[in-house]
Amino acid sequence: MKTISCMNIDPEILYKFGAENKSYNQDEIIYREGDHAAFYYQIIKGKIKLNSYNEEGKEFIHNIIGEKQSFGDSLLFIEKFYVMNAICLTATEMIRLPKNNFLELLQNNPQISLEMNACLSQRLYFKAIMLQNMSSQNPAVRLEGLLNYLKSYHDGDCEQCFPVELTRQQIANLTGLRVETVIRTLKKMEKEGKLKIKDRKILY
DNA sequence: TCATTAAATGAAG
DNA sequence: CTTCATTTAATGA
Repeated sequence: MKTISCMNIDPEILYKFGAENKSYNQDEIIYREGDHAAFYYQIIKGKIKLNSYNEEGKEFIHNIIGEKQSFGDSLLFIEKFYVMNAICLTATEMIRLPKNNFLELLQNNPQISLEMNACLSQRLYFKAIMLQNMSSQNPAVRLEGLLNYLKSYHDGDCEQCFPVELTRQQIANLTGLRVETVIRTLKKMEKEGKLKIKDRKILY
């Protein structure tokens, strides 16, 4: 199964339309909840997370985005404000293209525009899948839902050799579970043969 | 080696 | 399932 790289535009084209490189330090905030959406971002190197905090101050991670992927783009087509924060998990290098330039790029490149549609469509699809799984009371279902999502996003497929590059705490924040529950459930799933754990790394 | 951070466990609610 | 306390492992200065 080939997954759509979502969204990865040739940097040359981005530069042609006025994109610039921008680097961030670890933990640096790229944008905050409530900010006006003004840029298309594409990661060259590093990882970022999209999160928000609930009323009790507990973090919920909506997504973690890595190299050759874009973010902040789903709101570029409408006049809205971000509903989550974008924060660097590692030092990150990325390309940033102003909203209007991005729209212009799409107008001039129908094929990229189409890919953008496919990209947004795919995100919608997985959001739906995740929503179903995450609404389950069973922690194993939530974990499996997340793992399937991560695995499908990452290309390359072999049984139980997809390494999950997340800490258990991050997994907990992505599923709305507690770390201890994540740890215990993962071990249970390992016993059931649903995944493997090698040197604390999760292989799914 | 010391300090920090992640992972794992046990007990109780 | 969560919370709290404690222990063990891993990482880095």
